[in-house]
Amino acid sequence: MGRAPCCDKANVKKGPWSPEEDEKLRGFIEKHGTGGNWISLPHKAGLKRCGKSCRLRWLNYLRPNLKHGEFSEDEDRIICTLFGSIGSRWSIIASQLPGRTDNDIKNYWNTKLKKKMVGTMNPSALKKPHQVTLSSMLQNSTPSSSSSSSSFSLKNNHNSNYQQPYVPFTGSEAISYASLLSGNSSSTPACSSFERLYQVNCGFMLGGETSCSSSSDGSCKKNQMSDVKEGEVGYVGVGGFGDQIGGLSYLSSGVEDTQKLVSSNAGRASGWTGEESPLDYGLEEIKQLMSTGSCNNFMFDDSKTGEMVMYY
DNA sequence: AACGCTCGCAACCGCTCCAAT
DNA sequence: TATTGGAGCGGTTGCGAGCGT
Repeated sequence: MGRAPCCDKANVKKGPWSPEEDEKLRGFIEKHGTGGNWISLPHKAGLKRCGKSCRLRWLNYLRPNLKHGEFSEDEDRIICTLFGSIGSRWSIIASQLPGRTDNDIKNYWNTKLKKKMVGTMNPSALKKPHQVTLSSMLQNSTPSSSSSSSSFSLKNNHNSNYQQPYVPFTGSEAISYASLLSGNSSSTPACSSFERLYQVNCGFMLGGETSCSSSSDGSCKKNQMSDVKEGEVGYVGVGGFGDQIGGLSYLSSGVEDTQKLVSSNAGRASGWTGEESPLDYGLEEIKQLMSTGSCNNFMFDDSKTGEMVMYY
């Protein structure tokens, strides 16, 4: 049995809001506030609307201090960076952009920014840079001495000065890190900042459609990067920029709160030493991720059928 | 002018989360 | 502890405007 509807669907108006309705809603909220109860608000305000609809209209359109119109370059950058680090958490992203709503940002991303980023890609960045088969990856993996469980480390094969193979990041850490890269990296003079961000988050872009639907059946249909949940720590792998493509992202259990970290913006990137930074990750977990195909940041080579191929 | 196509935005839907009971 | 229901979120859809043919 499903849950009861939040309102009487038959007796609520749907579709675009009229100026009169807007005025009623604005007037009521300015006078009385929302009262913390959106469900009863439309009735009190004399509106034939669903409470959820009222809430949405208020938050996305009527609320004071909302910004409308073009997004600035800075806003673009923030959106891209946050999207890369925490995925499609539009409300969190919106919280970092005063005056912007999650819906605005979501629409902007889906309609413009995503294309803009694709457009700024250096074609060479789309080439398959460095392929590693799953088996070779596992061969190259080494047992982690710091972990008692069956974890292993992924080694960075790049002979790059930018030796940051697979660095455990939480959301804000990736932000700081990506900002660092996009702002300061001198290793990729031919790359735009968008492109570098792209590379940091390679999986979500190069892998194809980013707006795959979420699923409640436990399967991860979204890109893995987007699936770093609160209370989890995502791992952002960054390949050498000389080789154009960033790396992998993983999930692991953890204790840090993404949202908290997003607001704190206190990255750990600076604390990374530049030495090999192994990714300690349960072998079984990785295998499982791979076998279920739930980690879309492992990109597949169309030309190979049996063996999973990973780019980094 | 009429038609079809694309794009952008507003709004809806269905789900999860979480507090109250 | 289980249940209920509101708040909030993210994905999707519908529609109008703009543009090209």
